[in-house]
Amino acid sequence: MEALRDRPRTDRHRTDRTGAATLPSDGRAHNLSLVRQTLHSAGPMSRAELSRTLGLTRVTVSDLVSDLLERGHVVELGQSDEVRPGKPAILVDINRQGLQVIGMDLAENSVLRAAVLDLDGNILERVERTIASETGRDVVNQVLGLASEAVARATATLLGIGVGTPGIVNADGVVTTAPNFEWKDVALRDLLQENTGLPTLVSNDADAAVHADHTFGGGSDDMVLVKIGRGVGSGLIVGGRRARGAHSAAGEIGHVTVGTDGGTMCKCGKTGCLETWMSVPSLERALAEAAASSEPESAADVVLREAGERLAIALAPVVGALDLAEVVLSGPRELLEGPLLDAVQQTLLERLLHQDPSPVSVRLAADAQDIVLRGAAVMVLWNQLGVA
Amino acid sequence: MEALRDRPRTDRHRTDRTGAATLPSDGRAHNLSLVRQTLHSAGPMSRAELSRTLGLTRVTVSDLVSDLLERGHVVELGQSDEVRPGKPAILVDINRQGLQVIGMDLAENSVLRAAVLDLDGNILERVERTIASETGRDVVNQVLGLASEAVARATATLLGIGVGTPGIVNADGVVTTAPNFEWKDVALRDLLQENTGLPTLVSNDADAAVHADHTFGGGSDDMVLVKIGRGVGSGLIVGGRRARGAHSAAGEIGHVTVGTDGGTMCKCGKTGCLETWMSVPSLERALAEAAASSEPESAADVVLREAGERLAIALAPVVGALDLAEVVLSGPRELLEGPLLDAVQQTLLERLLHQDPSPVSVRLAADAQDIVLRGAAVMVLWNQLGVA
DNA sequence: AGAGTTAGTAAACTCTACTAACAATCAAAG
DNA sequence: CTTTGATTGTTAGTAGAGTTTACTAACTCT
Repeated sequence: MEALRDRPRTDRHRTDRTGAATLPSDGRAHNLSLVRQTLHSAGPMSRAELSRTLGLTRVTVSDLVSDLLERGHVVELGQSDEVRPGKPAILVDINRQGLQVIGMDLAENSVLRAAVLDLDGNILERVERTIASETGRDVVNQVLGLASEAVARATATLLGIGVGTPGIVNADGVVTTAPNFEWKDVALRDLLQENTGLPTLVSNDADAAVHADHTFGGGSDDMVLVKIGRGVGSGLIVGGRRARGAHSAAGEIGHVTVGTDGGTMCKCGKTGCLETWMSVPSLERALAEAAASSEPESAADVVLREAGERLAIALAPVVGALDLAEVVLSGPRELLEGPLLDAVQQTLLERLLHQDPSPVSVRLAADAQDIVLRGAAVMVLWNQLGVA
Repeated sequence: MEALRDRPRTDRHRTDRTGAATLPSDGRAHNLSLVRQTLHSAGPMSRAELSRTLGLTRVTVSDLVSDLLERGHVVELGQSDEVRPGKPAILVDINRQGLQVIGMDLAENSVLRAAVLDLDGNILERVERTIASETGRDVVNQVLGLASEAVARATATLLGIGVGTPGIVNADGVVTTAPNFEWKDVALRDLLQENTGLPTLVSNDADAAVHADHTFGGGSDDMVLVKIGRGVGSGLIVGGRRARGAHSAAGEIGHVTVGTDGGTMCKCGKTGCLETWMSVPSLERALAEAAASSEPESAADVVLREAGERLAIALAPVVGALDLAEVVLSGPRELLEGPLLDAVQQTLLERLLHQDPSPVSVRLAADAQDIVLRGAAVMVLWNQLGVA
């Protein structure tokens, strides 16, 4: 009788639904996610404990768990060795050994990266492809090949593929524009899905990164992550959900004008864009100039502090308007740590209504190299398991 | 048998729930809301039409509608006079005649306002109280009295009370700080609820306003409304939901520093706050000075343009980061319309990555006088009927 | 008048979660 | 060492929600 439960729903005339009416099975799916989520974040526990945590009866939880056992999402770990009266509990946990995820990071300079990750976001295997000056369809082919390679490296059931890519990505996983690759309306999600047969999710790289930090890092439900690389991008979590934007372009802050006192010319045609102050190439150029000056050390310090100030000037209205609790920077640690980070923090406080304790904390992202890979994995976990 | 359905749920041991498990009845409640919502926005239709719109079967919709008929939320309007084959349809509509809402606006200068509104946001009755220099508990008592007066004016079943107040309001309807009234942690929602016996919702005035504009105005799911009055506040809709912020202080942009070139001293102690440029008192002061100059007309123009520019400088990073589709200004039309609005629009485009067509539209809110009253009503409709 | 179409309802079935009751298994008290 | 109490997990039966199937009612068109 349990076996009947997995059969696909009768899709009927239910194709042209506009409103999202709730069926009993939707509630069931939600409760299954809650079980997975609880186990994923709180670790192994008994059915009875799950029942108390979720507010569902033991009977219902038992049924949910047996369903998840069949699907391979959770496993029994044997009796708890806790000593107390009563029948000993059987611990169940999310199937940490038997499930894996592919994460991909297409936003690095001249290299496409992929990895096999476990459910806790640990990287188990890495695969890479260097790309020289390929663009367009050539890059797509490299991505598809790399994905297949990564899939072959998995040692357990794969839940799906997550991708963080430069450019603007719509809700259907279509990369509408990615100047670096000269992509225009590339249906990356569908291509990967057809190629690998696995559920796939595609987001902007900074959006993936903020998912990673939101899940494994601080975990505030109102935060921004600014990713500093070739350009400057960001991902925002507002009220616990990622902001997508009206045109799927939320987080695109690289070409917002900062301040009211000019600045250098940007390749986009405007002056004073955030990217002209903050991108890695811009910073390195400015630091090289500073190194040639009479007082190289203090000159470098000024460069970094000014960059931090500029970022804070752009962020202050965002932090204020959204009442964000955290500002996280992700990028080359040697550039961001120290004067730049300090300047961001200080300038941000100066420009916001002063309060004690400070309503916003500023820090670096842990593990910046792999943050996109892990964020991409989080996207899959969230989508497939409702976990994170 | 239908009568049994309304009995309260068996609350059981379900008090210490942490996770929000879904019960079948939650799904039912959601579907009931969908019916109300569809009727509210699309107008009268038959059960069969509802069925097609929602993707539920006619049988289920019939059951939902009969439930709503019993509760008085919808009414039958008689046969549709459409001519076509088949049994004539019986139109049902949300009970526009038999349901009303109280809206309150505490953010006006020296006057507390309340109104009885219908489900379409039309104002049916108004009540006001002028306040001189009352603060603290005195104002609370005035509010409670005013609410009772408004309740007495209602001519149909009241769904609840919505309030837009200055200050910061947390999710429990507690006004944590409201300097104008010298309020600190005033549990306004609970006080009103106890006093009137009606479900009550309290939000910041700008947040209420953005609800009104989101529902009755443009309706973009990614927008900001800036309310210019004694101070400057804002409300944001991100992905269709109102941004609350980590400390319930989202939208508080009055004291964000704007630009990098100083500005006048603000009462908060900083220089260059948005309020020093944009609030009604600041603008009127600057316009008075302009009037005394040699070329009064062009001087006034400069004042207004500069204010608009400053607002756009502060908004540009927010619009860019959130990819907002609409910026709406609400306040005295004679100040905002013309040069100020034009300057906001122009400066915003200059400071964002140029695109065609422009991704963001800038406009004035319709009906600025009553926008908080209507927004407060929307909050109740949303909360009680799931409508808007 | 007959055929075809559409609206609304009734009965029976499925799925979900609930209550009630029970067997298994342990610790602690007597 | 037995009894008592506590706790876990399962079985059996029930109520709610939505579905399928089948029906009646009421209209247009030929």
